[in-house]
Amino acid sequence: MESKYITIYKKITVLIETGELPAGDTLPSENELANKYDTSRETIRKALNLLAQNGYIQKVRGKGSIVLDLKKFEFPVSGLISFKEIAEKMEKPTKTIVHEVSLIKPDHFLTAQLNLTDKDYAWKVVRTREIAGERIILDKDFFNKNIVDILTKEICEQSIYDYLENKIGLAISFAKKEIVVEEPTEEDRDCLNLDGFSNIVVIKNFVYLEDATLFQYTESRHRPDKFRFVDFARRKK
Amino acid sequence: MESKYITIYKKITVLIETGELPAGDTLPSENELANKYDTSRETIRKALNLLAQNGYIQKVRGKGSIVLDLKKFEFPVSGLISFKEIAEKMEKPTKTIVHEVSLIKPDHFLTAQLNLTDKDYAWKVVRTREIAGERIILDKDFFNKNIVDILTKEICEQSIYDYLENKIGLAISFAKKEIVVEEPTEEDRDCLNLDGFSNIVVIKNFVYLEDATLFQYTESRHRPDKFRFVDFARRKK
DNA sequence: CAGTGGTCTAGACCACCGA
DNA sequence: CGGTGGTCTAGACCACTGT
Repeated sequence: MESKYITIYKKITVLIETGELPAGDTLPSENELANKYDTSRETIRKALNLLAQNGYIQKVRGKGSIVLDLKKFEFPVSGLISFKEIAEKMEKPTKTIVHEVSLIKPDHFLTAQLNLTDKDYAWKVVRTREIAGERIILDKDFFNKNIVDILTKEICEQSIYDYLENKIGLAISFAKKEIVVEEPTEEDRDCLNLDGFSNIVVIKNFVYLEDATLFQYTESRHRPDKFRFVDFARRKK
Repeated sequence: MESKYITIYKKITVLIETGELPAGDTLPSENELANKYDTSRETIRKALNLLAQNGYIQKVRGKGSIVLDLKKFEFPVSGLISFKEIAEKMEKPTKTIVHEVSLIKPDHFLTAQLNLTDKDYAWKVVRTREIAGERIILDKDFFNKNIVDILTKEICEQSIYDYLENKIGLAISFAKKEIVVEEPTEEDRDCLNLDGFSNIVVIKNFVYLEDATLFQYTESRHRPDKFRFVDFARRKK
């Protein structure tokens, strides 16, 4: 059973996305909404806070909650960028090529990143992503073998996340992302259509489970002209 | 008067940052904390949610709230990157050079970005940022003249934000940030020490006031080898 | 002034975890 | 089973906005 405030949040996002609540309008007041959805004001406030966090509305003390202009935020607000999301936005034919799925003895860098000991093993997965016939992204994933026991080429061709969350039941909780620009390696040149680009955008991703253990480190290496990242941040008070 | 849950949030961040609450430990339960700080559980929960949002703790249902390892998050969690923050992290001598402060009739691109009419004016500010003797960043700021009336070279040499927030009293609320990689323009080559780099990292920043009006558009153009961006995202449910 | 959102309370029931 | 965090309620007072 979904919580009440999530349900209300979703209902209002639909109203905003369909334009039933146009940008610039103010929402009904919290008391009115509490009446309308037959709930308490605190519950409405949880829903509105979610809307504000995700860029749907802007709350103003003494005035009300203003609906924001969604067209200005074409890309997902903060959050993870996955290959799938990019592909769906671009509406272009896409392909995933799996180059390597192997168990490795992690090197020094990796033991440090994944908090491993020198007795542990790690899965290494190398894939390229093709959009409209061009190999644009090189993904290198490393998983802690203690947490992900089995991994096959077939799984890597589909969504690994789907496998981990729905088949194995891992509870993925949060990710820290780091974006840097590097010079391409030999591997980048081999695997990607670099077309003379002399830089590569690297997204380093550290993924944590609900109990705050780190289980995955991923490098997603993008051709710079096909890369775009959008973040949406409220100012610290 | 600061709200109670903010005060409690700050107190606990201090405990975590000083190591009094070491990483891996669980916090006292919400009921215990409510007792200790002489408040209600919902108020404690607001403080804990803030801690979780900012990466201090991880809440686990049925167990408790685990203190996270702050060392893994050296950079500010999401949020704005300012030149000052970078400089302070690097502990290197820095300098800001103001090249231009002028009132302009905005072109088509800018009227669209700032939601202006063709009768409005905009401030244009061009600055370069020098770290350890190298000109690394080219900042181009555009302000809506209707909102920011007066701007001088002296102000731009200091912190513009300090001027806007504390002297003019503008209530800055949130920013949308977009990161793309472009080829350098003539201006980039003139103003920055590009040292043969053939790409430039552009952070486009759209800054909004509390009433959700857009008042500033900024392009921050970085030399790729000196650029770094960190984001911290909870997974969508 | 009345109406708005921001904070706070005391108590309730639930789902989940570990012993 | 008791303890944890997650949700929800009904009511209260406050600071701020507009008229």
